Amino acid sequence: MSLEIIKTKLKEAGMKITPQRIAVLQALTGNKHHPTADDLIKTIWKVHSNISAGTVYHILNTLVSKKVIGKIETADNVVRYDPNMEKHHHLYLSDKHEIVDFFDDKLNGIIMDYLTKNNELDNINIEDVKIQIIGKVRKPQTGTSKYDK
Amino acid sequence: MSLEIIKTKLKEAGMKITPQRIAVLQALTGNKHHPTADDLIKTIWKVHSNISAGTVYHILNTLVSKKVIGKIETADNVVRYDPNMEKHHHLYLSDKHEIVDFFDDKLNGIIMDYLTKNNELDNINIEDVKIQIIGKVRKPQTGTSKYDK
DNA sequence: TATTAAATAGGAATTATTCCTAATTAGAAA
DNA sequence: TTTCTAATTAGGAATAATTCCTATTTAATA
Repeated sequence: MSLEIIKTKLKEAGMKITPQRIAVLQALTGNKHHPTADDLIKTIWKVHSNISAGTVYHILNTLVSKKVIGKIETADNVVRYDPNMEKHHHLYLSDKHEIVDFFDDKLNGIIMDYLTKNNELDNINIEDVKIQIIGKVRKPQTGTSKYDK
Repeated sequence: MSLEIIKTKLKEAGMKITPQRIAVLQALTGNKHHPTADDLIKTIWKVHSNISAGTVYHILNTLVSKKVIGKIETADNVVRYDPNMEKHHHLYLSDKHEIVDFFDDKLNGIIMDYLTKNNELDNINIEDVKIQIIGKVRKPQTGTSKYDK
C-alpha cells in the first residue's frame, strides 16, 4: 500500500496523519500474513526503534474501531490483524497454524439467502456472517497447492 | 447434566473422576451461556472455595483437548467454553455481547457441498467449518424474539 | 506562527494464563 | 481391603499480552 493511499485512508477515517500511524499501516500491509501486535511491533522497530509498544496497541485499536483494518480471532486465540477490509473469510491451516484469506462472493450470497429465509432468525438483523474453514493441506499432493509454501 | 452423565463422559475420555473435574463440568453445564474461565472459577468458588484457579484452567484445557467440551473465540477476544459438542454455530448478539447457539444441519450440508466443489480448496482436507452470525435483535419487535430475555 | 486537542513515549499496572513443585489422591493391582 | 504409583491438585510465582497513566510532543486549524 503506497504512502498516498495510507494517508488517504487515515484522512477518510478522520484520523490525524502521524509517522507512527503510517509505520503501523506500512508494517501491516507489507505483511502477507495476519500478524499479531507483537509481530508488528518487531517489524516497526527494525526501522523506527523509537515507537512505543503501547502506541502501536493504541493505534491498532483505533484503526479497528474506525474500520480501517480488521481484527481476527484464531483457533489458538491470538489476536491478529488484517489489512483487508473487503468481505472475505478465513481458511485456517490447522497443521501450519496459518491463516489464508478466502474470497467467495457466491458463497456469501448462498448463506445470506439461506439465513434470511430461516424463521429462527426472523427477529435478528444480520450484520455479518463469518466463515472459518479449518483444514489441512492434503499430504500426497504437498508441494502442488497454492497454499503450500 | 447429571452426576452420572458427567462421570460417564470423564470415563469415556479416559480421565480420572475427581471432585474438581466434576465441579468444573457442573459449573459449565449448569450455565446457559458460554462462560469464561473466570466465570467458572467464581461459580465454583461459591460451593468449593478450595479449588485452585490454576486447576480449573488445567482441567478446562484437558477437557478441550479430549473433546469433552468446546472452546470458542469471541469478537471481544475472551476465551469462552461450550459444554455442547454437537455440531453447531454461534449467533453473536452484538448489542448484548451475548452468544447464542445456532443449530442447523441443513446449512452445514449446503456449505460443505459448496466448498467441496470449489477448485481453490481441492488440496485442502476440510476438517470443520464454523459460521459466526453477527447481528442484533430487531428493535420494534423487542420482547417477541426467542433471543430476548 | 500560535493554539489546542489529539497523539505519543515510557513505564507502571492489570489481567489472563501458564508454570513450578510438593503434597494429595484415584484407580489399578495384589 | 490395602498398597502402589502415576496422575492430579494447591498455592503461589512467573510470564505474556494488553491497558492505563501522565507528562511531553505534535498535527492540523485558524
